[in-house]
Amino acid sequence: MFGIMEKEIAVSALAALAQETRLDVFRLLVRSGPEGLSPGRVAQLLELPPATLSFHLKELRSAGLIICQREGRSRIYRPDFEAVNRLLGFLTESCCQGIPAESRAAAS
Amino acid sequence: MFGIMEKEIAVSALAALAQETRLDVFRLLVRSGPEGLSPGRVAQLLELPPATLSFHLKELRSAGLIICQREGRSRIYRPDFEAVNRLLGFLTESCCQGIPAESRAAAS
DNA sequence: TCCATAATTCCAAACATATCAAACTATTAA
DNA sequence: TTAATAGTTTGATATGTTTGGAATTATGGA
Repeated sequence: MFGIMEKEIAVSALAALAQETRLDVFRLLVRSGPEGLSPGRVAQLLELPPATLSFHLKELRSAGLIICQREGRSRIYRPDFEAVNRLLGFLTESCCQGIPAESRAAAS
Repeated sequence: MFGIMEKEIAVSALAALAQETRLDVFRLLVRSGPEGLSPGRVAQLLELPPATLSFHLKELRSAGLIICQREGRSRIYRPDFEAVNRLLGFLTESCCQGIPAESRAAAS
């Protein structure tokens, strides 16, 4: 499953998550599960101005980490879980040689 | 083992890896294993000007991803494997709810 | 001491990102 | 239609990052 990610794609996924607001948005979407959330709801929960949120959603989307779908007058954003898994695969493969994981699986 | 990483620390680790040159440097150090490499050798292998490399090593170091040690007139940089593992733990925990891993373990 | 080597720090230019008000687009309802 | 709602795009400003030459620091020989 989950093929290995290209370095270029990994860099853009890392960059997308390497920003506090964006990481907050992404984690919120992850917590909200496959139902996803509308920008309005995200803006409300994280107290972000719409333009700012829209900018960050676009970044996450062009990094391939989230998916968007129209829903009437609104939209629904959801995490792309496979993309995160590919990123984890990339990091595990290319940044962990020597010391493998164990401990990481099934925490919290 | 490997406790869970603070969000702030995760952001700085992600940012450190979210840059192509820096990711190259880091992966090279990972490949070189626990013996590590001197900046001179890294500069040679990746064809980077010393000032540029030094800047990136400093970034990786302040993100806690690599460790430095003097060795005569030279220095040795090594990855901090536990830090990478903490990052992986953070991502697995906070960005993967709903779909767990399997496939990621022991790839390549 | 004086020179060579190894690397870092300084600095300034070039480039990229983040923020958010205001203008815009798309959809639904009256 | 017109108005209201939900989001996005535009654009200006502010802030931060990357780059690499030149100056600097630190160590080890001759």
